Amino acid sequence: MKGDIFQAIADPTRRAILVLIATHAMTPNALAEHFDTSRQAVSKHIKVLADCELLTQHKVGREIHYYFNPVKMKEFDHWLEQFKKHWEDRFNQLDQLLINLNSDSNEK
Amino acid sequence: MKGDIFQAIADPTRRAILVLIATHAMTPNALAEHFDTSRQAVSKHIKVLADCELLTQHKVGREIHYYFNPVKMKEFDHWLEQFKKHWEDRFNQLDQLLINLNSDSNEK
DNA sequence: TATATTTGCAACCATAGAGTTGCATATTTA
DNA sequence: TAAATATGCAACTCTATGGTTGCAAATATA
Repeated sequence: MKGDIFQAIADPTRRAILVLIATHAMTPNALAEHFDTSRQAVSKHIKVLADCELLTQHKVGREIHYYFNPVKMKEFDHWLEQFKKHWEDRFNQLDQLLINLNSDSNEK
Repeated sequence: MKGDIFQAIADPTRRAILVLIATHAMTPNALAEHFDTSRQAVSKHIKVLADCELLTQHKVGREIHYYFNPVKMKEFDHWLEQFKKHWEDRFNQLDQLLINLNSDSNEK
């Protein structure tokens, strides 16, 4: 499942990395200081995020600056859209009402 | 990481289950017919989804109907919001422009 | 009541993945 | 040029997880 954005987001450390980098671009070393794991572990997380294009890189001398790539994150939003009608429109309240009525008359 | 909604969504089979159940409530048996894995495997996926409250259950005789719970899915949308400004507002275009200018003058 | 159906739980196995350490490469600095 | 710094890659370990099979419990049906 290499390159799968859902898999990439699943890890809490990677989510924290995304939040940090979205705030402003950073190098792996600077990033690693925010966590209590090794630099290599953080680098592996960065690689996962870069593989699915959630990060873009930009080399400056011996440093590599990683940037947040919003384009890929939009895929998430797109996937979520198919569920949004379930909590946004008025039919949802009706559905929930019917479910609750059923539950009340048929408790486990 | 039991009960972690991000972890739950990470598996492609579980995402498919969510889409099916969001369309209409189903029993584990009916659900398992849509996949080429065993019923027990599907049941374990259901358990993961139910543990983090993405599904609610409703017993009817010996059958259990599983329903999609939109409330929990909203947590996702909430998490995404912190990134939305990166692709929604006009500053994003400016950021990208600056990144691209840097990249052009400093290729790897 | 005896049998079939639906489901959950437990034990087991194989693989993926997150962490570590060690090392090689590229670049900056003394 | 030699040393220090920033980074990536490879090998290894340990645990989490997705899959399987077998079985028990609850409910429906003959």
